[in-house]
Amino acid sequence: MNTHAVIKREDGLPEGADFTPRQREVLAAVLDLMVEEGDGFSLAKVCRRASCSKETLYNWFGDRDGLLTATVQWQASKVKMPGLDAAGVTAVSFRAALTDFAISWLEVITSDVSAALNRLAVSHAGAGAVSAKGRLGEIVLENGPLAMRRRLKPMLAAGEEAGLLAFDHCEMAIRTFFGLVVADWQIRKLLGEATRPSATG
Amino acid sequence: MNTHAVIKREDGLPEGADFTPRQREVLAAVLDLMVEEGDGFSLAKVCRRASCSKETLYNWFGDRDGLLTATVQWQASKVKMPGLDAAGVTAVSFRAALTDFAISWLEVITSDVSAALNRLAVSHAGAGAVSAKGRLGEIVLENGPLAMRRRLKPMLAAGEEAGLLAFDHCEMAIRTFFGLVVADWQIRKLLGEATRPSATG
DNA sequence: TTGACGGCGTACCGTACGGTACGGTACATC
DNA sequence: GATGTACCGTACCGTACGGTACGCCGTCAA
Repeated sequence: MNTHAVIKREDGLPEGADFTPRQREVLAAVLDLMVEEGDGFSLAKVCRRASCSKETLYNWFGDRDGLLTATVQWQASKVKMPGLDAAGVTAVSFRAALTDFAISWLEVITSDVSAALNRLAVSHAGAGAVSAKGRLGEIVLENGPLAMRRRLKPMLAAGEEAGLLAFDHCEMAIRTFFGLVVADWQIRKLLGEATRPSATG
Repeated sequence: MNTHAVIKREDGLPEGADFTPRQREVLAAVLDLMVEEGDGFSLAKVCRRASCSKETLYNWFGDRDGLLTATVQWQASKVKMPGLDAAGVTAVSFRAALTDFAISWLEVITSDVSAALNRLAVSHAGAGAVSAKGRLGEIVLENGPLAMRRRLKPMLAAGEEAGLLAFDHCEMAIRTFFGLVVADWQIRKLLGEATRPSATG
């Protein structure tokens, strides 16, 4: 049995996906509640929605934070970014790959679940400097901007190698790409604005 | 007397700056606590730090949310963005004005107080769809991205009029500017990353 | 059949915190 | 000097929620 499955993992952050189906049901309930009412939902509600007992929750995830962490890890492990590894790089295919990537990313980033997760992580990142809560921010950071970097870097490199792109520092190019794509959509979404991007440029 | 000074204001959002010095002391304490431990600080702590009584707090601000709202409004009213109204627009002065603006903005956005405020607003924006908490998100939104738009718009217009800039839609230009300047700095700061921008490009 | 076990439901406990009440003090106004 | 006002400090109350304990039931293996 994987009691405290998440808590034990002290090494690399992600891939916390080894949950039983029943556990995943519970995590799904948590995710729903998180979307509906942000942080501040009670364990009682989780139990009612998932038809499980508090004791089970406690056995599986340790405590509230453990449950939150597990949920975030689980959701993070689900988000498989479009793995467009630019193989045959022509000018047109490269452009297409980049725009596809941008659109997918923007859709994910402005979704309700993403917003809920980011809200959670953000609020916990500000609670007590060295607190253990920071984990959540770390995880989301790892599976958000940093994951994007990992996906994007080889694409940009391929583009440069094919003479379609020129930049001094890859990091700067990535940041520019991020800025042009995401702009202020994400922060506005997080702050509660309803509008979402439509006609991209 | 301005009891419930903030609560009564049902009209336009900002300019909630009519606080007595003593009240400002209290709000400053709240702000400090907000930076130190995010949301979740107790009224008791506020009282201890500001040497005031809970009853006074209640008389002045109505309830906890009122106190939070007042704090956010007060801080927002303090942030006077660099009002660089581009008067004599040469290519070099225009560029300088833009970069100055960008740097100031970036500094504000990645400061600890800004982060704390944004964290607060973000987490409250996700609590209950139509809840009254959304006010905080609204206020920060109004004094963050939207304030930037209002400042930036005339600058860009002046640049266009002087033939230094070309764009189809001003909104798009603003968004692009925001993206290039802020990139992912803000979200990473909110998620708890320590690094701050240095050599801007 | 019986026993162990995993898990559900419910009841319970301790605590933390928002909100209230009240006595005491300084100061202003008459 | 008496009266009112504004505020501090502290004690208090009610509630909500995290965490715990326990009884009950289904499943499965011996």
